[in-house]
Amino acid sequence: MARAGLTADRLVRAGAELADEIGFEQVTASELARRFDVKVASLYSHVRNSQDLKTRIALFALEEMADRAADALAGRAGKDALVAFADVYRDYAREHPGRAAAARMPLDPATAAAGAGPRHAQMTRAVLRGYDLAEPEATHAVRLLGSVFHGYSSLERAGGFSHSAPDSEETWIRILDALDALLRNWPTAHTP
Amino acid sequence: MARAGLTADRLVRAGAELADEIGFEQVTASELARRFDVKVASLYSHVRNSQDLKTRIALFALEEMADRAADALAGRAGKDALVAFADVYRDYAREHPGRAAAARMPLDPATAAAGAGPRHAQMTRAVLRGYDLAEPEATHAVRLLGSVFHGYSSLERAGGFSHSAPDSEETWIRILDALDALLRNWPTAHTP
DNA sequence: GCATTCACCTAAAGACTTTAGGCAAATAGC
DNA sequence: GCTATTTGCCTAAAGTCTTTAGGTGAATGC
Repeated sequence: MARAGLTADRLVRAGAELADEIGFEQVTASELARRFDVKVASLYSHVRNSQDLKTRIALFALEEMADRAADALAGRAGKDALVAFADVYRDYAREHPGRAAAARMPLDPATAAAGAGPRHAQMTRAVLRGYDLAEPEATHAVRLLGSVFHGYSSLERAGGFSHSAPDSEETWIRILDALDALLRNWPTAHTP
Repeated sequence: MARAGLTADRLVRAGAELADEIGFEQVTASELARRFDVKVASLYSHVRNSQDLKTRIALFALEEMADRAADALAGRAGKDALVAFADVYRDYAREHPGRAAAARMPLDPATAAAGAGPRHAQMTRAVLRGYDLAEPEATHAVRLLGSVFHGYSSLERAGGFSHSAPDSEETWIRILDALDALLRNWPTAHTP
């Protein structure tokens, strides 16, 4: 019998594509084996188990997004950087819904820290360099941006904004305008 | 044999509790049947299938959150309303992680529209009454708030902010300060 | 050319889902 | 209060997915 040439990496990439096609939830070792025309048990030499496979797909997606974000950030600053950075997340989620869902999967802290998580945080901080925020406000802002990007993609995907005016594209532009304004004018202290 | 007294409603409530205990993903017809000391097949007279069960749990959670939000909003306006409203979502997610995860589950548009979805949007609009936003800016703001609440709970749950200073509580307070400031000072037009 | 390693296989057991059909408890009609 | 119907839960069975154990042939190393 000819060998199929399975590797963890090939499984993960195929799993990511499968996720985009049929949804991350539906990615299953069985389906993946079918794609490779291989018996399911064969996957278990390359991947610990089904959970492990999904985790790897999530890490792969996070890495891919971080690469794109790094690219987008190069040579930009201020609002230009903010918009380019934000668009990476939104575009990725629209282009690769399954991978984006994977990236939103809860990872245990150790795994997340070993993956591209810190890189994302670092790049968000880089975006904020264009604004004038000292710690701890910068961290708050990093978390706000993360929440917005994450939440917006998630709601957009769930169809929250579709079929109603104004269209999602316009909202996205205006939200970035608003975030830019907010970052330029970050409230100094807590107002009770 | 004594009857267990199953109803769709009791199944959904038990499913919601189960979700909080073991995670929404892990909620399964089999496990639920075990809790009721009943055979799995018996559930299928009350619930179409496993997907239907999960959808109902999601709708239940959304309803519960909407009820709490309505309560929190009564008699409040301005930032007071914003904070109370936002806290409902965050507190609910911390108190009921499984249900909150259920509420984040993608629903098909028709199902979402028939559930508490519109109520949430309506209440968010009510919060914005305390600020001075005309359409379509109000809609953009509704979507921004939804994204932030949704995204923050999700990241907080995933452990994104834990184990690092400043603590999540402080960030939450400052994010609400920032959103309040932003809504009071919403940028009028797109700045290219 | 032989031994080892590695890639994929078969086999099997356990869990979850879903459908079909049956019996007994609850309810309704008289 | 008895019968008839409905309803609630059951058994049975087939299908899918996961995971482990152990086997066989293909690739690699000496």
